[in-house]
Amino acid sequence: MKKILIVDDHPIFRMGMKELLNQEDDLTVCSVAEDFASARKSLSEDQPDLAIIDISLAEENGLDLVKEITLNYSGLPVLVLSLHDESVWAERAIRAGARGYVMKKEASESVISAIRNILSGKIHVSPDMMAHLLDKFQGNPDAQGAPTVDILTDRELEVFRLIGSGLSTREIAERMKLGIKTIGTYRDRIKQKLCIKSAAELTRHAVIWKEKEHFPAPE
Amino acid sequence: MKKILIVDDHPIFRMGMKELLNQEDDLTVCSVAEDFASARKSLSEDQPDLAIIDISLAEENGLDLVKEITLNYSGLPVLVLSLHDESVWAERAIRAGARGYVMKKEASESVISAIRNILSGKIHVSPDMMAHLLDKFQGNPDAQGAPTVDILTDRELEVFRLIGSGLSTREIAERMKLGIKTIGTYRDRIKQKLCIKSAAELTRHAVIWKEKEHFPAPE
DNA sequence: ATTTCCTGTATGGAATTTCCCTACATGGAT
DNA sequence: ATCCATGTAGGGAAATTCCATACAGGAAAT
Repeated sequence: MKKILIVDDHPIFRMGMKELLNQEDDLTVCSVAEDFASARKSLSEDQPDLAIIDISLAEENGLDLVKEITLNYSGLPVLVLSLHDESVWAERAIRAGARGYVMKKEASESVISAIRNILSGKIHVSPDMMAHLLDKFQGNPDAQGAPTVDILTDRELEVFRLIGSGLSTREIAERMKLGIKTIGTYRDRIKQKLCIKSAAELTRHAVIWKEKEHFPAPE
Repeated sequence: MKKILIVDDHPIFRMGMKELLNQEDDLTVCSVAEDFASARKSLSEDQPDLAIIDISLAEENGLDLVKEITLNYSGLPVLVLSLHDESVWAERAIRAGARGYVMKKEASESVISAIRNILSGKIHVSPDMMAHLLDKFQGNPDAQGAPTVDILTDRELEVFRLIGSGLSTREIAERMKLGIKTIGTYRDRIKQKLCIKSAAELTRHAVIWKEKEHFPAPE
């Protein structure tokens, strides 16, 4: 009988999750927490076999909890849940030490199978994300520590930054006194390096990155 | 015994909600749906006394369902649930005909009391929102003249949101089942309303806005 | 009642951009 | 000597942007 800790700040979701897990014969929810404080308490008191953590907690950053757990309770596997799109967070979650990532909107079965995978020692992410991570691994073997951008050359980064501040290709070309075609090439290369497929997404990544630079987030 | 229909695309949340409502003596969940199609089916077959709708459905826009219901099943009250901040969506929900709005992260009791309020004929929103709505109603239509997003129509906002998540015009068209040209028109209008000049900037604004919505301040 | 405005939907067509490929010079690294 | 990363740029087809226009249905105002 595996004991499970749930950390999530949505009461109704917690209820659903508890219900779901208790329906399984070999799983039991030993405790639920809605913040760090009570999560820590359960960790030491109930000694769960697995922690399920929502990384978008109200006041706290769930990733920090993941890091804390993998640091202080190494051996305790963590499954992270999130409302948000895998493409943005899964990678960070895994890097923070989580053993799996599933989006909240996935089917109940996915959650269960993620749990079983993790309990049996595997890492669980969606096939797409798996492919993406492997890709990244292979494309830039040392990129493992580089969230993104470190693999860009100076000029590429410059272009990336300007994209992030909302400039069009033409404006960037003017600003940098280069041909539009050249900026096009940089955009192509950035997309390739960052595994981005469309211009829209490129802009999105650039904007997010730039915002983060300005508001140094708890990383 | 009041019969309730739940429309939500998060399986686990559905489970939690069902559990929550079934714990009440006088409420019963007569059906759950994850999309328009099955919602429509339940509406005609099960004749619920209240519909609880998540407005951020996967492929469809929950507001449309609200509108549809208030049009075709007037008399059937709708409570809308949403992940997102009341200040942006509650007003739209009410205008679409919903009788109440609650955020998913609220306590279970809030949901229950919203339901009871609505079943007894009242409209249920948070006190803050109530004040705001009354204010607006009473004559400051554009009083707080927000520089952003409040001046967008529902559809425009929907497009804006999707732009913010990095989708291209084509992808948005597919998602919303509209022509590419139509999305083009919305983009034009959004740009005009928000005084944005280029596509690149439009994307930037949308991304920033969306990040703010989805990861509220303390991040 | 009627006009006017707003919203949702859509089209046309010219101007740009994107996207994918190729090319080439340089300066390090092997 | 050779290979590869970097900075720069062109071609060309496909897609998007940008601007103008259109029309129906509803709401609001007259």
